[in-house]
Order: sequence, then structure tokens, then C-alpha cells
Amino acid sequence: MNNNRKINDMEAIPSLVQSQRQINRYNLDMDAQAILVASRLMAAGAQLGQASEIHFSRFGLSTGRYRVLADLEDNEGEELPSQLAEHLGVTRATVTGLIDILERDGLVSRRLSSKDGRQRSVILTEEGAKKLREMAPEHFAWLEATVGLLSIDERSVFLDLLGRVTQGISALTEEPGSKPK
Amino acid sequence: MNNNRKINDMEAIPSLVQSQRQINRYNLDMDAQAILVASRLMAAGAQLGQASEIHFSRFGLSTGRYRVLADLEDNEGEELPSQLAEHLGVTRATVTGLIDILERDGLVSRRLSSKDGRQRSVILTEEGAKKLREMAPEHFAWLEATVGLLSIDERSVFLDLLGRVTQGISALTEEPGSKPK
DNA sequence: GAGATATAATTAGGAACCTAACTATATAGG
DNA sequence: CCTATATAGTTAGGTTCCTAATTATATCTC
Repeated sequence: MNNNRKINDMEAIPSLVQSQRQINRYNLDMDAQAILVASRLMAAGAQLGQASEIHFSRFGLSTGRYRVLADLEDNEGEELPSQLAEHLGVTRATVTGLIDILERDGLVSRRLSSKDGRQRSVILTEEGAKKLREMAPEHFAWLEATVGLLSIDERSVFLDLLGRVTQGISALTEEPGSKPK
Repeated sequence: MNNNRKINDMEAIPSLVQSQRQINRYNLDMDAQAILVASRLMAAGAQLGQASEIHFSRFGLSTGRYRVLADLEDNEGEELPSQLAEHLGVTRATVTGLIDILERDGLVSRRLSSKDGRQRSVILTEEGAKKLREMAPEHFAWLEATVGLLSIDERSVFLDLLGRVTQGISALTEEPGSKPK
């Protein structure tokens, strides 16, 4: 009896009842479903992030390091660390760390810029390009599978809604002290 | 001075053109939009996760530590670490770390179980309950604001689609037979 | 020019979560 | 019993990404 090991893996996912209960507890006037949607989105984001790291570890990469390689490939195989940071939405310090490992593994190389002594170009090596080629089929199949349960039309809708949620989050992070509605 | 990095850099958001270009490069037969949706979802998840940490840091908490407090409150203020781990979807090792800090800050306390010598109950202290009360209005307003750009109906649709994507990810992470290192 | 300021990249250290190994306790098989 | 195994929680160490400070170079102002 003390051994109530639950079959309920669903416990990790917040329910509407739980959201409503939390709102009621403090007599707040809020839409419980809005709270639920936000909570679920956060849970989904965390889950996808973890799944992504596992996925890329099969290729000896991390999510961040893959994104560096892919972004380099999208830019003729050469970029500045600051450009990578901007494209990936991470700090330059993070890019330095990502490149350190990619360089150690021979997938990129660093080169001094002639134009500006402060800059260092990051170059996609042939080995890096080969890595991308080799993993492409499996990687894209994985990406496609994450949305495989949605129809084409539903994907469009989802993309639209997700875009607006992203906007909402952006607005929140840009105005730290402001008051919503 | 306000050198805050914007989490929502437009450059960080993958475009359909970019997705199609990647697919074409390797002559893969895939739906570029599916790739785009998956990529955007990952970006949104990461963005929301970062925004969440910033949000909770205003209350001296992290996302994980808040979730511990909230889950305790939803369970009469007392739970086992293993229950918390299951509810939060994190490992027991992570729960140990979360509780260490919450206990240090006086928001929870640990108590030995009389039933089973291996168990330790985690208790929400009065100070912990007070913290939840104090932050509730601002916190729920923040949560609601993240989906504030969606109508009520759209939130329902989004919730449904998100649920199926989550299912898809679960299926992916459970199935692959290859052994992790 | 010379000093102040801005910018590119790096370094140092921190926070969150993970896996794997460890400790202590409980339970099951012979 | 008493050894073998399972379980609860913790510890140790790794990964990812962060902020803040540092180093080197460029640019603006006087």
C-alpha cells in the first residue's frame, strides 16, 4: 500500500482542474485555460529541448553545435562569431564555447580577419560539411516526425498561433516593469 | 548599461526559405513546412524557458523551484521527493537540488517518514505559502500574457495541436532502440 | 596624436538539469 | 535467518547556456 507507484505519467502535465484550483486559491480573475495553455507550452518546450539533445547526441553533437554548423552552411561556410550569436539567439560567450568544441572535433576552424583585428572568422571544414551531409536524412526525418501527428492544414494553423505566442513572449521580455492589461 | 540581450531576435527565427534550402541541399523529399514548424517550436520553447527563468528570478526563485512550491500547495503542502520528481517531470537528483535551495531559503522543510525509513517528506512552510500568495497575481498575469495574443477559441485549438505534438515527441523518445552511451 | 569610448571575442564563474554511482533501508527467495 | 535484489534519496561529475569582467582592437573627440 505504501507502494503507490503510479501508472500516471500524465501527472507531469498540468490539467485544467489544477490550473483552475490555483486561480481560485487566490481569488484571481483569470482564464484558467490561458494559464493551462501557457503551462503546457512551457512543458512542451522543455520536453522538446531534452528530446533534441538526445537526438543530436547520436551524432556526437548538441543542439547548439548543430545549429552552428547548419547556420554556417546557410552562409557559404563562413561567419563571424557575433553573426552566429545573433542568428542562433544566444550570447557571444555561448558561441565561443560551441566553437571551441567544434574546432576541437575538426568540424570548424577559426581564422583571423584581415579587415578588423578584433574579428575571427569561423569556417565550416570539409569534415563539418560531411557531418551535415551524413546526418541530414535522419535529422530531417526526426524533425518531421515531431509534427507528424498534425495534418498539413493543422501545421499551418499551429505555425500561425505559435508565431503569435512568440510575439507575446517577446513583448513581455522587452518591457520588464510594465503592466499587462 | 541596459545591455540586455533580446531573446526574440528575428534572425534567430528560421524561415520557410531557409528550411526549403536545407532540404534541397540534400535532395530530401520532405515537407519544408513540417521542418519549419518543428524548428519554430524548438525556438519558442527555448525562448519561453529563458523568459520563464527571468520571470521567476524576480521573486528569488527559478522555474523548477516555483514548480516545487506550486505542486506542494496542490498536495496539501506535503509530498515525497519522488512524487515531486514525477509531477515535475524531472529526475529525483534534480528534486534533491531544488529542495536543498528551497530549504536553505526557508520555503520548505524536510521531515523523516515514520512509515518507511528511506523516505523523506517535503513540507511547504508558512513562509513558502506566503511566497506563493505574494507572487500569485503577478505570476498568473505573466502566464496569461504569454498567450494574450490568442483568442479564447484559438487557445483551445492551440492546446489541442500542442497536445498532439507532445505525443509525437513522446513517441520519438520512447521508441528508438539504439542504446545511449 | 592622445585619451575616452565602443566593439569582438574570450575567460571566469554560476544556475539548471542530467546520468551514474553511492548510502541506507526495505523486501523477497532459499 | 540471511543473502540478493529493489527502492528512496543523495552525491559526484558532466553539459548547456547564462552574466560579468577581461583583453585586444577600432573609432570618436578634443
